[in-house]
Amino acid sequence: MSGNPAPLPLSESELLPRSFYSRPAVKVARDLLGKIVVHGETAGRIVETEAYLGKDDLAAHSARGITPRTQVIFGPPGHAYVYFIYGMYECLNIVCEPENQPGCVLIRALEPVGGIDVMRRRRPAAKKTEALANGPGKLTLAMGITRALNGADLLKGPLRLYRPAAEPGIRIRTTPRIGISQCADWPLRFLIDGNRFVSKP
DNA sequence: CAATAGATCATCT
DNA sequence: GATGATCTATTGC
Repeated sequence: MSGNPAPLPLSESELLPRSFYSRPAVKVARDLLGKIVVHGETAGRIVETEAYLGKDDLAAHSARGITPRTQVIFGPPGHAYVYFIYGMYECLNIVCEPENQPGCVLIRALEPVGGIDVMRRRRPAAKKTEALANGPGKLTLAMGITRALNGADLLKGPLRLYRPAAEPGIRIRTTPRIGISQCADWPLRFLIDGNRFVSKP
């Protein structure tokens, strides 16, 4: 019974409640900035997110309805959607919106705050701490997040999200999303302005 | 610095 | 059979 040691001063922190996730994806994406992701020995502060919406958002995996892959996006909020991309990488999303309504948030970059030595071992290509988790594929490698966590409940499972005890004031910048061709100009990417750990400034 | 090729496979047409 | 919510190494200015 020692599966998930909390590496942080998380004692004062709160686990994000289901109601946090049961809201529009755009709001959740903005509000996730500054929150803490914990998995195993590693922890990271979310510094960059992207919102993926319901049926009008053709860039979203859920745009063409429920498939084996996309069913968790239509499920209850507060679960992980982890998918495999480019034959090589995995990306972590947070399912939001009420059940049966599609919508999720892609976590694009983390500021490492715990288990940094473990992250370095998993990411030998990263020469600087800034590069450990400054991209959707990099952060899943650094934190050991795989498709095995697809559908995991963020309130009960091995992967959890916390509101830190003290949230410093941040300035949020909004830009178009990265790496998509459809709806490419929609302003649905959010990042902490001036943070060194975002994927692209 | 910027641009680009190559890796590599689940998913959906 | 083509595509993709990416990353790294390499090449070229």
